Amino acid sequence: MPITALPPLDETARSILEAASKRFLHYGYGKTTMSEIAGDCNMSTGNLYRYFPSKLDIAEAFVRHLRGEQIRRLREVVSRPGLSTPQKLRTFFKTKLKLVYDRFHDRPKAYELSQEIMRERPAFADEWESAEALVLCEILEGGEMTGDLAVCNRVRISRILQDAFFRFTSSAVYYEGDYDLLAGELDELMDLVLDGFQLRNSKSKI
Amino acid sequence: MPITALPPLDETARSILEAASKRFLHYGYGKTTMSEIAGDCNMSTGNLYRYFPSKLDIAEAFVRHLRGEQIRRLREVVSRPGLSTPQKLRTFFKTKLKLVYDRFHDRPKAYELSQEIMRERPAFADEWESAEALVLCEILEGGEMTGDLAVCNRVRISRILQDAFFRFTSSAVYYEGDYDLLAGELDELMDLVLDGFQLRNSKSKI
DNA sequence: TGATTGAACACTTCGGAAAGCATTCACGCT
DNA sequence: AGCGTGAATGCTTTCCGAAGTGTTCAATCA
Repeated sequence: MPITALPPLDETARSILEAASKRFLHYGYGKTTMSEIAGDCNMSTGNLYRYFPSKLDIAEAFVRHLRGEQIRRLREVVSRPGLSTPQKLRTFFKTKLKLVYDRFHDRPKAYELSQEIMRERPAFADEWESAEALVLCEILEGGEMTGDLAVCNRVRISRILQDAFFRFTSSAVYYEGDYDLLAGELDELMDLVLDGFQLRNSKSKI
Repeated sequence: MPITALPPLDETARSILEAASKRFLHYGYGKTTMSEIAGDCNMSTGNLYRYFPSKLDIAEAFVRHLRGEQIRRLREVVSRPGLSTPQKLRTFFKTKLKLVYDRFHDRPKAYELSQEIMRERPAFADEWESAEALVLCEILEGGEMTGDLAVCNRVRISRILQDAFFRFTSSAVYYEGDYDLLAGELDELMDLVLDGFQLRNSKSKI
C-alpha cells in the first residue's frame, strides 16, 4: 500500500485537518491545543474525537500529507525523460537532500512536527522508509531492464543505498552542515557507488 | 597533532581525573558534583580549579582518554599483518561499529558522557573525526603503495567513507537496530564501495 | 611565594501546589 | 440514529520559593 493511500476524509474531517495544520505550522505541535482547533472549526473539543482518535493522529494525518508530497516529488524528478539510471539515482538523493535541508531551514515547525511523529510512531517512520525504498526499487528495476545495471536483489540494494546516504538525509547534520558542502560530498559518494555498480554490471555481462 | 597527545598531567591533576572518572562512569556527569570529587581527593572545591578550568574540562579529559583508546584499538586491528587494503577498510568500520555498539549497550554512562561533551564542545567532535580520518588515510596510502588502490585524494576519500558509513557509527540507530542486522548491511555496503575502488584501480592501470 | 581553603555569588535544579491540557462521557439536538 | 456539546477526569506542564551546585576570590597556610 503506497504511503499516499489515505482513507478519504469527509468534509468535517478535512476542515479539522486544515485548521490544525495551519496552527501546527505556525505555532508548533506543543503550542496548539485541541480547544483552539475546535474553536477554529466552530465546534466543541469533544466533537474532534468523532473524526480523529487523538491529537497525535491529526498530526500524523498532516505529516502523512507532507510526506506524500515528498514521495510524489521524488517520483517526479526521477521519472523525467532522458535520465540514465545513474542520473536517476543521483537525482533521487540530491532531491531528498534538498527537500530535507530546505524543510529544516525554512519550515522549522513542519520539521519539528515530523520529528515528533517519528518518535511517537516508529511504525510510521518504517512505512516512510519503505515507501522511499519502493521508488529506489523502481529505479533499479528500470536499470536492469535497460542493461544499465546488473541484476541484483533490488530490495536489499535499496536498503544499502539508504544506509549509504543516511548522513545526507538524517537531520543530525543540518545544524553543522552547509548545503553546498553536503551536496559536494553526496556527489562524490555517488560517484563511488556508481563505479561499484558499473563494475558489477560489466562483470555480469562476461 | 594526534588526539592522543594530552598535555602531561601532574600527580594532583591525575588523582582528580581518576576520582572524577570513577564517579562519571558510575553515576553519570550530572549526578557527580565538584564537592564529591574534591572530597574523594581530600581537598577543597576551590582547589580543583587550579588543575582544571571547569567540570566540563575534567569530563573532556576523560572522554579524550576513552577516545584515545578507541583510536589505538582501530589502529591496532587495522595494522595486523596479512590484511589486504579491502580487508583493512572492512575491519576498520566493523570494529568501529562494534565499539560504538558495545559502549552504548553496556557502558551507557560512558556513552552519555561522550554525547554530553560532543554537544557542548563541537570542536572536540571535529577533532575526533579528523583523528579517525587520519587512520583511514593511512590505510588508503598503504593501498596506493601496494597497488591495491588507485591513487586518489586520500583526505577527501576518507571523508566520503566516513559519510558512507555514518549510519553505522552514529548513535541514532542503536535504539532500533540489532547488531547482526547492522553488521550485515555494513558488509554489503562495503562490498559495493570496494567494487567501486576496484573499478577505479583497474581503470587507472590502463 | 605558591598551594590551599571555604565562604560568597550567581545560576540551575527540585518539589509540590496550581493551572492547563487531552480525552471521555452522559446528555441534548435534529 | 447520528451529530454535537461541554463539564468531569486524570494526566502533564508550569510556576515559584528553597535547596543545591559550579565557580570565584580574598584570606590562610607552609
